[in-house]
Amino acid sequence: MTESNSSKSNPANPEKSGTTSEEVVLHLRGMVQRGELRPGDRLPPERNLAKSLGVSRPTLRAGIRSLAAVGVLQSRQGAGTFVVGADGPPSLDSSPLRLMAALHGFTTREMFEARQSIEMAMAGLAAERASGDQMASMAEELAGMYASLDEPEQYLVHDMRFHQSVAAASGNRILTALMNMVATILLDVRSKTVKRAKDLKESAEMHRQIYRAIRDRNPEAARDAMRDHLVLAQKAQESEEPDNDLTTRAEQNGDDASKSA
Amino acid sequence: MTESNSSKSNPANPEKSGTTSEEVVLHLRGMVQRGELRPGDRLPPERNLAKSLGVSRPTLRAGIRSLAAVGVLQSRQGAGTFVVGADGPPSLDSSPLRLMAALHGFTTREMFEARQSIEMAMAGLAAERASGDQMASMAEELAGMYASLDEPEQYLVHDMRFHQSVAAASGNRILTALMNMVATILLDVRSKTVKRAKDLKESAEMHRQIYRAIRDRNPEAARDAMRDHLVLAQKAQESEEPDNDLTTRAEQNGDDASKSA
DNA sequence: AATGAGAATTGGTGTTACCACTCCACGGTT
DNA sequence: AACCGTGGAGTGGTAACACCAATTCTCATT
Repeated sequence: MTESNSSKSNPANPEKSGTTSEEVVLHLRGMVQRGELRPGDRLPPERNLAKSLGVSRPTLRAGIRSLAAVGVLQSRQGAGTFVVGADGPPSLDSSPLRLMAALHGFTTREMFEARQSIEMAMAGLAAERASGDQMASMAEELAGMYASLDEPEQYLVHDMRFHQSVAAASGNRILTALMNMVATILLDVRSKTVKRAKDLKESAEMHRQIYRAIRDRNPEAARDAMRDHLVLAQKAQESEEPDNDLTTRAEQNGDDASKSA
Repeated sequence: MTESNSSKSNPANPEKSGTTSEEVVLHLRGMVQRGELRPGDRLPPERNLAKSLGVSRPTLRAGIRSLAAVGVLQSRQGAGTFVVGADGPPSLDSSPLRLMAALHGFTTREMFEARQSIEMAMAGLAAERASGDQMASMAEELAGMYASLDEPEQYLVHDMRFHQSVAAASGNRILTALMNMVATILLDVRSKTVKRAKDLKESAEMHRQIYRAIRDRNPEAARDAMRDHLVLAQKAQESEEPDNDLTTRAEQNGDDASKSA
């Protein structure tokens, strides 16, 4: 059933659900889910793969692009197409959520609330499960925050990494991925907010409370501390930028890949 | 190429950042976020749009496909390409999460836990905010559940819609979308689980407790009831299918569009 | 043996052509 | 006059070919 000649009807698959390129997507997804393609692997060249699947190269490329758009594949000109996902913490592309926010007019209030809900849950889980290394990672970032109270940008980095550490300690990579999705969008807004030193001190203190609660294996306290922290962060945010719509927010996101702690 | 001449109508962007098709994606995203394209709108025909953007049709199609893959656009042969998102409840495509689950070997335990965390938060919010209509919607589905105790498939529909109603009552569409993402994946597994009538009765009772807690404006009780419900659901699931990996789970998902209640 | 130039490989884009499907209007029938 | 069938025009879907750009590898030169 390669090409077999008559390019007209597709002999092999008459009842194919959708368009040919969709079929390609399903095929590739199947290869990934079946384990034939492992993270980091390189796909066969487009020309070969197209022939082996019995489709044209543009069609194959359409399928590849669909999977690339959702972050499963990544193509590099001259090098090849690779399966991603091996290296860093699992992370879903935030573009879909961002677009949906624009389409439906989501407010930053909802964003904060979503983030708050997820991070509270993760803080509680982290308090139950965090390993020694994970505790150390959190403490390290906490120290970094205190060490950069006069350097807002640097502080923000440690802030984010602290939350990443908590997420990792929660032991739930799905919640972690979802949190990253939401947090990435909020970051665009927050990065413009130049905090005052006093706020940073206050923020660091709240993070410290979160850490202590987790260290003490107290889920409820961890949840409360995380809630207080995010509520305060939201208030600080809102005071600087009263209107919030997310609809007309221009963004220039480079999908980052911050190393995990 | 358009670089060394044709100053025709290339209003787009000379500052090449990435590949041309990426630029197309950015342009279209910008149009959506800027509000020039509203949900339900039809994009200009590919041939026209390609010309107006100064790119070839395959390149334009690549960009469109990227946005279609993340659920922002939808193309219908013979009809056109449309901006989605108008009709039903906001929902993110679950394919990315599904693929990531396969790549990273996520367990159903994590899935259940993620769902539990999100739904508990939403139950709490719903208890605080649910409107009369939303209460009625929940009650309606609850009645439907009791009415179909001997019809597992029908019961499952009402079950899902009940959770949808709770999500809607939470007033947070982002959490709703995230929950749908996770729930869709779990559904594949759950749909195969044929429950016994006794389980259904028990399940309906738990849903009723959730409803009562929300109706009584008791967030803590709502959260607890939701937690108990999902914990039980998870146990029931695990008892039927002890091994869980999600990695080699074959699925045949048609991205559905269930009408909201 | 190390290094740089060139060839081979591979993805990215443009062009053209044709097919399949959908929508809408026109014309005929009832 | 209302209804239904049929056609055409428009639109996305696929294919084939050619060429460009970036990467990678090979091999000859130093």
